[in-house]
Amino acid sequence: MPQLAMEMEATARVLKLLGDPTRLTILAILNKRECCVCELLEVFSTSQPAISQHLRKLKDAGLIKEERRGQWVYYSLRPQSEYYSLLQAVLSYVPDQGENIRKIETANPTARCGC
Amino acid sequence: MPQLAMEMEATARVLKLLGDPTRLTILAILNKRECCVCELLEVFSTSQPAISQHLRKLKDAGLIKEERRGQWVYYSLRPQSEYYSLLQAVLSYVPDQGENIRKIETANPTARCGC
DNA sequence: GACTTATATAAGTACTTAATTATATAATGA
DNA sequence: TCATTATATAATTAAGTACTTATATAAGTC
Repeated sequence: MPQLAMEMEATARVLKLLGDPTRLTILAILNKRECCVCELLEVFSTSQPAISQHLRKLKDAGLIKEERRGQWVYYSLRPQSEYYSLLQAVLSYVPDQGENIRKIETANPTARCGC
Repeated sequence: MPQLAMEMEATARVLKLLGDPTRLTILAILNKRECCVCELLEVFSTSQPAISQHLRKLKDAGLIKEERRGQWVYYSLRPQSEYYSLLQAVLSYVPDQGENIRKIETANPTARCGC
């Protein structure tokens, strides 16, 4: 298989990952701020395992990275990715995430109690 | 459902269409020149119905248009598409199609005989 | 009109995907 | 250590997808 065909397939693979509304929204949010899983959960009406599975796919593709901090695992974009600039280009066409960010910060799920 | 969520889903739907190597390559080729089905067929190692089905999906999404000329149906990008600029942005990250264009023009499938 | 070429559609199928529920692992704190 | 919270993984399942083969439609040619 010629090199170009391989690159085409790899590019298509990344675009297919972006072609899911949940993943695309996750990426758009992470482009504004890192988030842990329980923060992302505030945004979607789906289960925690579903979010974890989406995050795993994005991580396996090298688009995001994770960092554990105590009981939380924070996810953020990986600017080192070969596809970071493609990702940024695509995200510039995606609706603003202000509303979802606000939802996260209002719920503030990492600050249970603190009385 | 909020408007933004709908836009996000529509955008993801387009990206999912781009997330297939055959369709992505078709779009990259059509970005260089219009083609009929039998020309595209020269590029891929798949059946004619498979190509027609990909073209139909792209047409249903408004990304391409068709125009019959005699026995051939020519497909081309549809610059009026709401997603044309997203498409162009993505295509700028896709491998050059010079090789495939050359393959089409060498095979020249619309010029059977002509002796 | 019969034959050929180009393309589309239909039906069937193998594979993939994204969800769910159940459970495992990991960290925290009483 | 036990209970709780956060997250990941496993197993299952329903739905979606991209192909195949067979056939239909449409145009061109003799």
